[in-house]
Amino acid sequence: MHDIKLIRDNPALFDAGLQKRGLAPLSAQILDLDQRRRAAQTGFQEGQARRNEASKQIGMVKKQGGDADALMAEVAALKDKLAEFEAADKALGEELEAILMGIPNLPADDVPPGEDESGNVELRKVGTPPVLDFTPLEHDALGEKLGLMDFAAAARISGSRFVVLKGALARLERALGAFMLDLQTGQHGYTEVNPPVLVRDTALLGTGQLPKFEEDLFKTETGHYLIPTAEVPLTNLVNGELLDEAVLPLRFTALTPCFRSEAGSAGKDTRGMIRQHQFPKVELVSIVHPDKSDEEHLRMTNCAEDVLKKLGLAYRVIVLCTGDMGFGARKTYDIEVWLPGQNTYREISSCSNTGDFQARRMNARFRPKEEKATRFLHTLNGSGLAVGRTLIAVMENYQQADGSIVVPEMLRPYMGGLERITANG
RNA sequence: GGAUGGGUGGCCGAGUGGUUUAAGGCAGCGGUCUUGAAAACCGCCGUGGGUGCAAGCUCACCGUGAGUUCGAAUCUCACCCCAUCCGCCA
Repeated sequence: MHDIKLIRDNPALFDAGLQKRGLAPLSAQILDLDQRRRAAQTGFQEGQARRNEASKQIGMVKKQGGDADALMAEVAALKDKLAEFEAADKALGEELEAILMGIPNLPADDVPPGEDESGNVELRKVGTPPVLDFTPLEHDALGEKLGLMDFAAAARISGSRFVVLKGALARLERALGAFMLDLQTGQHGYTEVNPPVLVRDTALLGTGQLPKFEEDLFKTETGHYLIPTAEVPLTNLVNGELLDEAVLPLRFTALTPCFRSEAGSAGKDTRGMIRQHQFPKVELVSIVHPDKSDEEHLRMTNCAEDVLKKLGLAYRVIVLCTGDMGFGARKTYDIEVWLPGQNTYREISSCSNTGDFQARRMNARFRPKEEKATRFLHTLNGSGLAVGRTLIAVMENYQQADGSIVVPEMLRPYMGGLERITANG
């Protein structure tokens, strides 16, 4: 949500930000609404002031047994006018709020301009893709050949975009989740959280998935939504709070299943485990002082990268251009892992700084030391990492000519010492 | 699913129609005292909007929304949320 004061003070800057996002200017419409609403509000408040004053006098006159008819008539006459102002104030206020809630965050100054993903900029490549002396398979072919990945059974049970993992592959996924959590909590200072995966609409409004992207979500008959990412419950841990500055920064991590309807992505990644309705993910969320969010953004990205380094997977880091960023982000780094089977880099993490955008929507503030006014917090979120896609990456990068998969060093303690996954293992 | 009790500032909590300008306490901030600290004492201290260079002035906010009334934290209705008990259940 945007600060109406900033739009008032600098409408041109606001529109320029929208333009970077490929959106038409809105400041004129917003400021017109804002001005009309404030006029209604002022009229309403002036009327109330007079009414309260008269009411006070009526009370005093009556107490002394006098005649308050003239005053009561004045208040009665004021009433219609008051109701009109109030209705206008409310209607205009709601209209304004609806518009503001639907506008995405503005890009940070240093975000490269661009219309779509072709405008993204690669920052660095890390690690070396494995040199294989055979034609590598994609993860789904590998998994089915091993007899440990069953898309047909998943389809019978749940339909398309689901998978059943078995045996060593099921365990490998569990191992990856545990390894990532241990790393983020043990070495990077994140606090492990086990949050609800069913949430209210207010939580999704706070992080920005609602009201615009309801079609991407699964909704229950009770009115709850399944979380599309643990960013939602983790960030909302501070909704409505007024924190002491001394508790900052807060760093949370959680391993949860994530649920996405994938509406609008028909025909995209239909095969394999790349794009599922349900997938596990380790999420990182930081709640920080506004002066520290840029620094925290780099730190968080490093925390995500560290998982890939420790697993010996090659990857690259890109910064998303203005046209490719998500709704709530002011700047986003994507991490893409090398997949030999697909012979390309694929997204495995996305780390965003939302500035105070979500904090405003959630009303999450802190009290700065020795300052009277409260301020909105800054929130950041990133995957550390998407566990399902990491499983794919491990399979494709550690595959052998015979179709077996070598278990990366770091994961062996989580696999009971297993060094290699073989057929039906 | 059934029953009951609740929702007041950062936190606790008083307040059943009109000097409420939401008491009091805790926490916090400033000060006195002290070698220093603690204690004690004194003072300040909710959020948001409008207006104004500012000081200030003013309005709203007691879960949300409607209503009654000249006047609502207080009375009425609906809804939301929380808690406890019973039932069912992992």
